[in-house]
Amino acid sequence: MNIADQTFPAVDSANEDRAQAIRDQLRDAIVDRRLAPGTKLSEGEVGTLFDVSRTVARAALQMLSFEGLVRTERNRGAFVANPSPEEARQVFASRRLIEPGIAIAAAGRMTPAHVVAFKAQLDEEGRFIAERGPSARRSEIKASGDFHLLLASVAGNVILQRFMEELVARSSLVIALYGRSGVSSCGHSEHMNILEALESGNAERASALMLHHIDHIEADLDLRVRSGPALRQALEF
Amino acid sequence: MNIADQTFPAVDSANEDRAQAIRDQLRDAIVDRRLAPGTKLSEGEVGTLFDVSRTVARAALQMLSFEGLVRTERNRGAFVANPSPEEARQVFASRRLIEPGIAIAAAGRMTPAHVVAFKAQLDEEGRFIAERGPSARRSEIKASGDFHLLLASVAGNVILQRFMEELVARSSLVIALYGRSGVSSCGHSEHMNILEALESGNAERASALMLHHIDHIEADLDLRVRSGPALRQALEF
DNA sequence: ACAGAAAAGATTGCATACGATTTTTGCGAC
DNA sequence: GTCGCAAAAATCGTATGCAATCTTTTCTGT
Repeated sequence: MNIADQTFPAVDSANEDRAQAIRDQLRDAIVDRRLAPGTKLSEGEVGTLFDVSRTVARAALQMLSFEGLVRTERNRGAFVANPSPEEARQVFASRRLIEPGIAIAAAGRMTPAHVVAFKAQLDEEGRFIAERGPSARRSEIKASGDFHLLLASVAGNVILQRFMEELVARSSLVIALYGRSGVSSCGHSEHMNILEALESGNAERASALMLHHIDHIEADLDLRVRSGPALRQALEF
Repeated sequence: MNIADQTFPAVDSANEDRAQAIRDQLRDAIVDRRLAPGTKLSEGEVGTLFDVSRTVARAALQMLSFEGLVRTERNRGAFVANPSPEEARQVFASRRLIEPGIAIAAAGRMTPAHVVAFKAQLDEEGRFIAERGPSARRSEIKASGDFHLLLASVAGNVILQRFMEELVARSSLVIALYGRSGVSSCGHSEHMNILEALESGNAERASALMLHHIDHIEADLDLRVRSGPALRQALEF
């Protein structure tokens, strides 16, 4: 069975749905924090921005709302999601449940080609950490998430892969809201350790390392309700 | 096809989103097999059937396509999903990964009220099994899935709950396509055993029973490619 | 009679229009 | 100055129209 056949969907995205393209761009913008949580995404604005009608802009926003990255309120519009501490906990609880299993599955399917892909991924991750500036920081955030997505793609379960896409994206939002430090610098070495375990086929070790990794990421969050959630809700804009 | 005509008395959906209501009805119809896999769901037809414009019918179909219950092809339309054996395996692999963990989480959160709800659920399940006729069989299928959804709701993680909704719905499709027997009769006693374990707070046992339960369901499937997948694909409609 | 081409019909993709709802603005009273 | 309320503007929900694409039927030549 082929492994790399799914790495990059060779489907001509030009012919693909335009709404999907807009969704992807918006998602990237949300994930690497060019769009702050709570930002309003009006259909008209999105439409003119991407030069499409409201119909297709609306479709893109609907997709994002399914992924939990956008919250829509009837007759009020769409906003970049503003996950509560409780939601944040649930995101990480879900990851703790799923990702160790994904690591195990991936360990059993690693090929040299995968190792090469991971190495490139980690190289890029390290490069962005070394760089300075907000742009590098954004790329670093994205690269850190991409490690987990790469792992999910290696695991070879499309359904779980999609779940992970959602969880990673939401994690990015959560970290943006409740993150204390850069988190990623320590995450990088953990990623490397996980890859080592995967490379040596040590599924159990990869799984355990992944669990700890997730714990570490969550431990870096400050999930105490800050000055009451009502205030935050009230001030949201 | 008559989906909408078996009217549930309108409910309060006036204030709710109409697209969502249509999605729910279509989903029910797919899950309990009033709509066979591969059936075409044209926007116009759905629209007239539910007495809405194509715009909102389209939105409902888009939602179902996100859940994996409907597959849309550009310029061709929407069809009730026709999961391949590989997809079927992935659905169950995902459930094996997630549901034991959900059982553990639920075991730690069971309240007397939950037990009552479960008992009622299992009663209903048993009642439909005893009855005869296609209508009872459909209700039985739905009730069987509802047990797992109830468990997910007790676990208290909204994200995982939504994942489970998708997985249960897709399982129903898979069973419709590849199921050998009724599966549910044996499933019922396993559900009861799981509830027992949950009631006694034995999380590990509940988790193990759940894993076996999923294995049993999958074991009842015949996932051999029948007369080649190409043929099935070619003839599908 | 059959294969292939052309036309007719059906269906989707997308834009736009209009009523409904929400938000903002303007203005007068306190 | 600020509070309340009504009008105006903005935004959303939905229906409908048109062009593009796909499917089916009809027609024609061999």
